[in-house]
Amino acid sequence: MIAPPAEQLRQLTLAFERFTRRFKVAEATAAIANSLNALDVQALLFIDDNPDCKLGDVARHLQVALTTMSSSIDRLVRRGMIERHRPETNRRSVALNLTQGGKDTVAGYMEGYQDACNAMLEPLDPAERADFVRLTLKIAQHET
Amino acid sequence: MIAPPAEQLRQLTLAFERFTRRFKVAEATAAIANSLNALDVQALLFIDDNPDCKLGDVARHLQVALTTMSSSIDRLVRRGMIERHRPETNRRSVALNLTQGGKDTVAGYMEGYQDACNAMLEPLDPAERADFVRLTLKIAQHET
DNA sequence: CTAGGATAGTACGATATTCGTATTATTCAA
DNA sequence: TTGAATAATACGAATATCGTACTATCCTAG
Repeated sequence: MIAPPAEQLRQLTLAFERFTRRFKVAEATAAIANSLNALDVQALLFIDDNPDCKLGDVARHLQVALTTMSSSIDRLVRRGMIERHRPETNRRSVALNLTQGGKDTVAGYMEGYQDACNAMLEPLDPAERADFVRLTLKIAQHET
Repeated sequence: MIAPPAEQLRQLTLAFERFTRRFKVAEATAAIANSLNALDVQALLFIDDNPDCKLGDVARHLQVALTTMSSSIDRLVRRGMIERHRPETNRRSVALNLTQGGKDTVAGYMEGYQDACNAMLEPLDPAERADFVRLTLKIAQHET
């Protein structure tokens, strides 16, 4: 791969730093509304993306101690947002899935994200929007 | 403004949800390396972006209680990353600025962001990269 | 086929963080 | 010039995070 020009990269970095900061604030607001903390929300979104994942997977992905994740999952179970169950294939682990309530909550977050994305598209004309979405998808689908 | 097609918006939302999750994880990793917590890092980035801002500005932007921000700023001052000073124009408030150490820390984060951005550009060819950066800047510069 | 080690998660207590209330200092305005 | 409004801090209660110790399950070498 040919490295992109340094200036291009610098500008992109600044822009994305702002984007993520905005998304994060939007997320924090929504978290407060649902009286969930930031970690719990991230866990919820990861489980939505990875059904039947194990507790350790979430902990590793979110870079927190296993015990911290265990507490987080406790809270989410207590709030009726996710379900634990022991898979027969490996009864040491717990598989995690969203309940309907959890799905509804995720949908609420996604709506917030959607509003933010909509605002992003605003300054672009229709052709530019199509381009931007196409390139974004190309990046997103290129799994790391 | 004409609303973008629903499907376009949905796809963009999913892609950006993943982006921000990745950035957040990268940030958490860097935060742990500097033994700072998530809030402190966000505060640092905001102050970098808004020199001489007031403590209340940061609290409002990051949607946390004023006392929480006060604690966060305490920690950052103790770690020698920012400086408080009372502006003569309004001696109730405190103006916040990064020290050299704080600037270095921010630069470290930006480097992490830059790596993540670089990885994003990887699946695109040079023409697409130029397009993507151009459109991203157009969005970022359209201040909300 | 079973004993020892490895893996997956939980219980519990220590430390740190967040937040609400009360307080101090400063500014504004009637 | 006094009272209300603004800006931040002090302090204590509630909560979150994390490390250590523990339980349960799985794997594998003898």
